[in-house]
Amino acid sequence: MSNEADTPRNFIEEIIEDDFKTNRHGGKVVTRFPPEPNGYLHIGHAKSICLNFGLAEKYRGRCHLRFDDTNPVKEDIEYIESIQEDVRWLGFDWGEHMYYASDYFGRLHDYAVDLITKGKAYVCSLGPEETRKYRGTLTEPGKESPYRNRSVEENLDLFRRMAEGEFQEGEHVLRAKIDMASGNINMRDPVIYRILKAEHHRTGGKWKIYPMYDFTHCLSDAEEDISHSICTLEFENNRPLYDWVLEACETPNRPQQIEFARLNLNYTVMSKRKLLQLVQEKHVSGWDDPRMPTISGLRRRGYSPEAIREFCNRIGVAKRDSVVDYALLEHCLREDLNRRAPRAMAVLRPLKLIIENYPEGQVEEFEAMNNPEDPSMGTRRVPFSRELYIEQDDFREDPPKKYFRLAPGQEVRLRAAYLVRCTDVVKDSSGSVIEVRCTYDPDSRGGTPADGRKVRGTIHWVSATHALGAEVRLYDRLFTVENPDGEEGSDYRKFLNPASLEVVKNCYVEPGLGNAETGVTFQFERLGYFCPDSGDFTAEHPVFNRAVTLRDSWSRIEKAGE
RNA sequence: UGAGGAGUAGCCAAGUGGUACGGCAUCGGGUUUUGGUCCCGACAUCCCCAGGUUCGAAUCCUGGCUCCUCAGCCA
Repeated sequence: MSNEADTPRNFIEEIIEDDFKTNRHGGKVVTRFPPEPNGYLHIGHAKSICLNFGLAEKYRGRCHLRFDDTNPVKEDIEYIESIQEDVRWLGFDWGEHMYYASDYFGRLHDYAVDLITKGKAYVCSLGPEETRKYRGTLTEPGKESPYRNRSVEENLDLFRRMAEGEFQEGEHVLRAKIDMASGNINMRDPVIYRILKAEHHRTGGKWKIYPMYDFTHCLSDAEEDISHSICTLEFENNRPLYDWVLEACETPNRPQQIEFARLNLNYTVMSKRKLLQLVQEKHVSGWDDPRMPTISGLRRRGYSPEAIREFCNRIGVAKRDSVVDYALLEHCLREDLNRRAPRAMAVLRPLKLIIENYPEGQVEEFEAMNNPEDPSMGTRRVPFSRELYIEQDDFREDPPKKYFRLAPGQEVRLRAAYLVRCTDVVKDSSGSVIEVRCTYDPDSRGGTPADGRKVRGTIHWVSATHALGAEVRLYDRLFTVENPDGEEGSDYRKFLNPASLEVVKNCYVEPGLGNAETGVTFQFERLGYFCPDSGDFTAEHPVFNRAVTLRDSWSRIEKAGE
């Protein structure tokens, strides 16, 4: 348990604590997580969720969940549901504080009318093309719209008729009257309302005009009495507009926008557009495909909320653009699961092993630890018999140096069972080994030889007659390069990893795994962490997904030896 | 060529004028009935560069350089 006083504060916490000193927001912290319901949440959102809810928790404030639903043509109820599920699954609770920007459409409309009345907004009748031309460029100032100086009465009348649906989309917009010569393009009379004759998933056909983000977000924050409105770096340029709107509308409180660097992870893509494209073009099975960096994908993959939260804590919060190594995410998963995952034995690529001196038909049960890291998790009984399956990788007819597993004449421990020595092999017509013959040491019950001799290798196994057949899906990174959308002019889909999914059908798992529950991730000893697939697992046809492998130093040694 | 940001190890990230925390990755070694875990050790004479101030600079000043964001009636 680390002491809060000695852990370094990130820059946002410093701002908050400074605000406490000056009583800037009445000593309160109210944050919000404001997704647009136009896609599934991903690990980048998890960073924001952990930040916002975490701050509220740390400073005893509250955090709202708010759907930023101002663009009905892109949004959908499906996303609203998945977002709530994902936030909850991550372990956060917004209590009573769930809101929709669309709840404020009425208030927003009033504010717009107020701005018009004050001469701070006007109806502009330039088309989209014209508007763009008048806006100027990054280096040249814009030109004022010919409609900029319409009278308050005319603006009021036009805006009312826009709202009543009298005009077509694109005919008019409402613009804030700021400064067409500003170096910040956002300040060049930004559009704050546009005509959209779309059915809204919450307000139905009531509105023919919808407010834009820059007008909506700050005012929604003010409505909810948000103190610190935390968003990502690309909104830095929007902050002057955020402040301008609040000032112009004379809201009673002034939330402050703070920007931080969004999460980037190597070997994946994070933009909603690209994730949607992967789904629509069937490069993956859906938003919750275990290879997706979505929360639902990670969940189906076998990730725990704890691991994701720990990851978010470790990556830090700063303003520097950064790309976090995928290995850190995997590390956080292994760390959590090592502590908590029940162990089990599973053989992915079976090789039959027959114990010649073990009585035919005899069955013993061995006590195996459910988790050596946590004895309180108890033990389970695993059946053992004369015919077993072991991993093909755990036998070499011609073993390299320092190979501690099975080979002709070599002895290994069968985990939690007996010591066996290989006496012979059986090959098929093509010369591959299809069966390994062994003898066992009856005085090594449980794996400890009576004479105390040392045996370096321990391998996992299942009893051939008792094991359950299973399908196992081995997942690897979705892309073959660190930065799939890095190269200019080249399509990220070119770097899709063709080996990101390997389905292994003829696996055997210990019998107890037949009634595994979804949501629990197991450690298959010596292999990795696996969870029952939430979509396809049944007791009759068990399907497991590999979340992550165990660290494997042997593969390194072997590689180095080549 | 405008405006706004950012540069500390392979990747994150502390550091706020007193001599570079921590994590991941990597590389050694030990323990081990998982080649897992765990434990021990190594890993920036240097903080984008160049000047300057100072007894002392990653921190202050000046001048450069590089990278990111913005020209949706998206968010």
